[in-house]
Amino acid sequence: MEDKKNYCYEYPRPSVTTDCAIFGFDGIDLHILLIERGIEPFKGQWALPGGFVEMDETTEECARRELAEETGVKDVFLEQLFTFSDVKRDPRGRVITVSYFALIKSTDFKLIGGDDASDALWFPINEVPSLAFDHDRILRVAHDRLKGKIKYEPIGFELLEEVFTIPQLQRLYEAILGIQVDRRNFNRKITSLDILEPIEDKIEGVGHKGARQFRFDKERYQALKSRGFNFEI
Amino acid sequence: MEDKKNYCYEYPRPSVTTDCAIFGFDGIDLHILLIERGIEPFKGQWALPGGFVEMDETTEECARRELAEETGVKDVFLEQLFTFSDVKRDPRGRVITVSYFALIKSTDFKLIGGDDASDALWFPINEVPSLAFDHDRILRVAHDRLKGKIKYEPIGFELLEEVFTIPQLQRLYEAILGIQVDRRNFNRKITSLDILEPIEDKIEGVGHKGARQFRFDKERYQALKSRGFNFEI
DNA sequence: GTTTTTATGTGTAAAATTGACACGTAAATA
DNA sequence: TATTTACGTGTCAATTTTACACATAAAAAC
Repeated sequence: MEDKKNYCYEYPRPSVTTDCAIFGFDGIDLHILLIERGIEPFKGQWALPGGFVEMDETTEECARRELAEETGVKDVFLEQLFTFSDVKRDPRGRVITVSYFALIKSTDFKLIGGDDASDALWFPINEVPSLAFDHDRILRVAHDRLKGKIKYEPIGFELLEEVFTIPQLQRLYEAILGIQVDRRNFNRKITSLDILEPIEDKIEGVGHKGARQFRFDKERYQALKSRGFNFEI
Repeated sequence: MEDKKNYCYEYPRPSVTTDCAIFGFDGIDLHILLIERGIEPFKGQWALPGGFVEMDETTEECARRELAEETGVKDVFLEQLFTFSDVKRDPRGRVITVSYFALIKSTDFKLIGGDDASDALWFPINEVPSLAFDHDRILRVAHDRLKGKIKYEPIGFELLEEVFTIPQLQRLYEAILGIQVDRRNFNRKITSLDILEPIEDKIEGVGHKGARQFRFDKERYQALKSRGFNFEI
């Protein structure tokens, strides 16, 4: 870069936006948060939430800002996904988008979307309509990344509540990966990671033996991670 | 995005560049290609090659163009790395960079850098000087990605010649990962992937038994990959 | 109050994979 | 012809994974 002769503020340049694939989990299905577009282009179609990057913020700050504006939620798991730069991806002009994917805790899941005031709505990942711009593609990349990532990094907790059970966690894995896993082997694997802190209470009133409850031990995870520990599942 | 009221061509916006971490292998050490800056800022310091994204090209096309301009090489392995957007990463103004990492075949390695006409030079990965801008950070991310990626995707071939031996491949893995691996176990693992096509000829004139030669069977790899085959090493 | 239903937690044996080696082989040189 | 060097194949113990059986607890049915 940088050696360009005609570098100046008048140099024609692309706009930069961020778009965010926001995942949520209702205990059964993996969901994605979509926004119904109120203006052209793609008016009336669903799209990933996003917006223009301001001059005084990083793309991550932009994504967090848009996410907070759209959902009211802060402190979520957020990770950069991919930068899409097709010349014609936006009919209005040259727009490069830095995409992110976010994981929303189950506690917040219920608070977002649904009310008539908001144009945001959760969609089960297998029932997503055709999206505006190239957002179909972005969502596919995001889902693939989530599927890949959950196999070697313990990020599933970010989609559950603070306290959860191992069967709940297993259902989440199955929803994300779209496959069935053996209950007993899953149990052994997940506990062998040694990052689950047991809670005294049990689940009650469910018509059968209640599952034990756990909390994700973030500090222990960080400690093990820095020692090069492997979290494959 | 898109719902911004003040969207127009006069809207103040960041510049977008691409920077490229170009890896090469001389048979012994992993190298990175650096450019000596001829102008301010950071004049005289070394930097990753890169340049501004034009209005009619994607960031990947931009990276390939810069790469061809800088090295003369086309058709290289190129993959998007990460987008860096710190507000102050470039002292001249707001510049967002989409970084890539490239793998150069050993055949081309020898042709690049070195001659006095070029300001490009190969540096062993362990002897890299302090770089301009935030390129130290970009390079670290690129190297980490390469280390991670080579463990579950057969991309090492992209750094060797068309025809290579398993011991050569092993030395590459050791150079990238910075560790020693057992010759016999490596042999077993790499051949079990079933993506090496044996060549009749052997290496000669080396003062000992010559190693068998192979070619990377790209079609077989694609076929196995689409069947969900795993290429962990 | 005993039995049934349902989902949870623990255990175990066979199969597959990995890690740490020994040995035999081929090409050039002494 | 013997020696040196590095390559290729084989083996066995240890570990991990896979596929299950069984015991347990809580609520509901009888």
